[in-house]
Amino acid sequence: MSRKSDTNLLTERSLFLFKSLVEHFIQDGLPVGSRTLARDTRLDLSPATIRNIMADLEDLGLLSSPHTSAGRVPTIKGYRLFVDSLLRVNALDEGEIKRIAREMDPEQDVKNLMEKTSSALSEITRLASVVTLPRIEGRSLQHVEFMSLSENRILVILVVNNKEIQNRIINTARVYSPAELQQATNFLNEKFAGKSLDTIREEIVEELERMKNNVNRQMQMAIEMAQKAFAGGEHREDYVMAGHTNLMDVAELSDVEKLKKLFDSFNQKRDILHLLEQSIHARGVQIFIGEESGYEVLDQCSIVTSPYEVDGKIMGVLGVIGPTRMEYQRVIPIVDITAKMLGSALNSH
Amino acid sequence: MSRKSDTNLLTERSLFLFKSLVEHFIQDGLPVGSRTLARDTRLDLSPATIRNIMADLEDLGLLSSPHTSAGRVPTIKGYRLFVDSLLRVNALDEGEIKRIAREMDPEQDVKNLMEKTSSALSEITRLASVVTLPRIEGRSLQHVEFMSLSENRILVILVVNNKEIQNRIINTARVYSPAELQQATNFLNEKFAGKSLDTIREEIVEELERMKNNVNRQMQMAIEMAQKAFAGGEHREDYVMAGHTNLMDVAELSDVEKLKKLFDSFNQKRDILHLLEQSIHARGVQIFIGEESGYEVLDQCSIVTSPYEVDGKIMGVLGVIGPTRMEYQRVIPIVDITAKMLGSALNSH
DNA sequence: TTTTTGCACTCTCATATCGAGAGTGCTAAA
DNA sequence: TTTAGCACTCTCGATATGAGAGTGCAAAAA
Repeated sequence: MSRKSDTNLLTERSLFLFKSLVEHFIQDGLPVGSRTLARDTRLDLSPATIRNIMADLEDLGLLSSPHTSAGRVPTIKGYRLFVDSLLRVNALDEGEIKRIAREMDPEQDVKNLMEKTSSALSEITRLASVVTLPRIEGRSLQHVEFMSLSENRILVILVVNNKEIQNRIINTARVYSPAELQQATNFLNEKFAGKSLDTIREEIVEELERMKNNVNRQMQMAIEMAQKAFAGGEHREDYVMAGHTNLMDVAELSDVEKLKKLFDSFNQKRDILHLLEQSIHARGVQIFIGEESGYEVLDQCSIVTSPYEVDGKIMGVLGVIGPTRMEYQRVIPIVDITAKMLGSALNSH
Repeated sequence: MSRKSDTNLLTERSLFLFKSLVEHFIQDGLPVGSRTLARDTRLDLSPATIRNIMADLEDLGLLSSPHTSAGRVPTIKGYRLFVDSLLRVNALDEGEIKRIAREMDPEQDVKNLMEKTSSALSEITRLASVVTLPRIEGRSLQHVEFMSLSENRILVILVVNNKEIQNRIINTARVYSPAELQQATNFLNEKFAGKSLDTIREEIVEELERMKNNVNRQMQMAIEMAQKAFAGGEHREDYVMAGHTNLMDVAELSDVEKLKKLFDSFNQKRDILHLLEQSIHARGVQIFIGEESGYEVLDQCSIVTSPYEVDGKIMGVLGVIGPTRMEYQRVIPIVDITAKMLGSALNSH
């Protein structure tokens, strides 16, 4: 190692070789040997030389061999180097962009938009995809409406940011007349329309306080209803997924046990959600490779995420989940553009 | 065969033996041999005798052996006989009923109710479950409301049967004032509330016809909007599923290829939907065993379904999907009761 | 006539053996 | 510094082998 290493290990040549090896491995998933590399590389070197270089790369922790007499595969650290410094991202296929754009009809309702986006993303990448629903916090109320369903059940309709419609049903202690509901509707719209839900909740608390001395029955009633209508619950953090089954094709996960664990964690959502949260504050594409994610089930997987934003505010995250040996150069730009397009689809109107 | 068969094949004893064999096989999935059966049966017979009987049952097409020297397994025909005539259904576990009841809070919105039901069903049976959304046809409109979202986009809120809320967004050629919307809302509620959606659509067509000569602008406008609001689209037939991953534990499906095909067909929904439709007109629990379903992917699977109804009208179907060797005696009553409970949950209010 | 015993036969499954092939690391030569 | 040569290691597929389970059939027993 010593002297030799210092002059040799990080040469352009060895990096080039490393890159070729990773690309090879990504393509067909088989450990790559010196012969293969010697043959398919414009460098005119004998397998023996390449073996030397590969040994050096292994010392650096970038490669490892599954067993003595197999070729080499990239380690997590190797992938990291690859995606951070070596990767040249593909130009995007026009057709694919069009394809995504087509699904993103901004006329549809938000949940639907997310589902369409997710399934487009998974079909194009041929991997599993995930899209978190946009955070409702910080979004502004456009309109609220009460509608009587039966004796003491009232339907509340919240229109948020022009696009998203939420229905909630609240139970009331007494029966309200249509006129009363109408009054409450008018009052609350006048008072709260245009404000963010956060603000509204705060103001409701203040009003409740002030109310103690107030005698206006109408207002009192309206605020009480508002309290129920806007109460906690909220769109709890959630996401939609698509294309699970794409993962069943990848050889690394061909073990049913492993797959089941993975799918189960998708259903439970907790771990995945936590992971996505980490990337919500990063700007641009972020990549978790294998164990880096910190979740055992994702051992053999990489996750490529990007937050999507509206008016410069991050509203959520989307991404794809696939084997560590996914085609990063293809997937990364797709995730990137999809996030941007989703942001602007949410933005229009 | 001849004479011997006639007197021997369908004796009580052979049926008892057959039943024991099926139960054994359902329990541990291994072909059942004569020794095992001789040991575990109160009949005091030697393995040889049992072999004779099994040979007869095989001639009848009720059993088959995977290979010369394995025990016997039930054929499709065998399962059919078993579930139709031999099965003694388990008494229901109180806890399980309570469990289902707990999930079925009739306060929640319909989609939610279906999802809860489905996941309860899959967790209790430890199989995959499916619940179709209730058909909207034949249900009656309680209330309709228009709300302006932006220049020429209007949110339509339909409350159907007190429980289900539908949001739709329609695009209009020109801008409508809030007053106009209010008028339309009032007009349509007066005219249509309480009628079934089918009827409403019919009446809209009639009105459009009559309209040609009519000069009342208000009405004309309202009807035009109604046309868009109630147009086709509809809740297209759809279902929710839960517990896919339970199927990954069953040995018969341990092949990833097969599983993928199965899951894909769940996602495409077409085949499954078609299958469920067949059972929507049956009353009570229905069972499709293996190939009987007519779909190749369901080769190794059985489906136990039951329609659920409100006021004697069938609204949808629910069921579970599992291996042919599922515990029918446990699953059947669960599916049955769940369907009934779902019906009454939909009914309340 | 029905049941059982005895036995030869078949098939699977787990295990061991073997050789080919791929790939390595090291040493010595170019 | 690179290459050639070579011994070595490990996997993988093919083949053999034997134990175990279970069968079917014929003849004896009930």
